[in-house]
Amino acid sequence: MNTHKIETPSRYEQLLASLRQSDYRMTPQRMALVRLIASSEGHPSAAELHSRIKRQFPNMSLATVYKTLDLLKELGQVLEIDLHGDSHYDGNRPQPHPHLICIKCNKIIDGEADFDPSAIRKLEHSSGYKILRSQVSFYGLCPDCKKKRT
Amino acid sequence: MNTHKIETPSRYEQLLASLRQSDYRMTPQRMALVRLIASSEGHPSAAELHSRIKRQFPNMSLATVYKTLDLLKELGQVLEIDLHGDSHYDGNRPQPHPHLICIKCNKIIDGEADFDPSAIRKLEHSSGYKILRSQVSFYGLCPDCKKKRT
DNA sequence: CTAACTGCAAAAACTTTGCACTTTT
DNA sequence: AAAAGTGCAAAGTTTTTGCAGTTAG
Repeated sequence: MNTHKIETPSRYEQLLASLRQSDYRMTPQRMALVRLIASSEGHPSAAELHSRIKRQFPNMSLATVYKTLDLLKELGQVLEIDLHGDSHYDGNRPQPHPHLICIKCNKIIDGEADFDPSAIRKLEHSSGYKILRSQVSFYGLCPDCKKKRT
Repeated sequence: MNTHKIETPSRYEQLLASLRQSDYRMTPQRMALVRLIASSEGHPSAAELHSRIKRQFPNMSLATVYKTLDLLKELGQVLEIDLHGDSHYDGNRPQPHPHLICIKCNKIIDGEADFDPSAIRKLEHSSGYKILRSQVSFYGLCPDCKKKRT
């Protein structure tokens, strides 16, 4: 499904470059968090990122995680999946794309197709809005929960 | 602001019918809330609905609003627009459709086009999920804030 | 009559904020 | 040295939950 050999480091570099370009400072905590985000497979929450990063920085606070996440959201590098105030983050595919969320077990997966950019431009046109970010979420039952529940 | 003569009985009736069909009870509070939802133009929050409904039922609690809203969401009659745990509701167009949300002034408007149902079926197929609800949100600047802010 | 619903109040959970201290640039 | 970032703790919000009393069917 993925090309493994040459790709992974590039995402980390992309994120760093994006931060640098906006003159944000590169602290060790920030770099570690960016590395973690770039290498995370699923859709971790701030708390999950925080607990993983504490292996390296035992004193790093949740607030700092949120602050860096905010920057990356602002820069369009991280998508936020907002579940009733329990947010999860996708730092690997900044292009708008759908997420599928299980309402039973909360599993989140990426939808296959990217969202059509021309549809977004069309929406901008008809509404007059300048669209900066998107969240496309579908809620339902994942294959496992579908089986178990009927 | 409202059409008074012929009203909008149809949406109200639809919502009532949906509740009845699932054997939920028709309390005066519930009926009033349903009427309010059916006649609301924008995308009110639970708190907004609550404060409006208190004109008729001064003792009605927010909890009750949430409970009825939950039923209607479950029945697929009301779409929830989740903004960092500050939810707004759309009870007039239960078909999946996009919302445009201003990150400056929080204005929410409906996107023109409904979401393509075949795209949803395709997603169900490729993911194995059973999709029950959706939230398609685009964040950005509304025309007014775009002007003011550049 | 009984199961469902209501209102109240407390609990929960995530995120944000203020501030003093530290670090990057 | 100045501006930005960090960590801690407290505050802020919305939503949920438990329960006793009330009501629809």
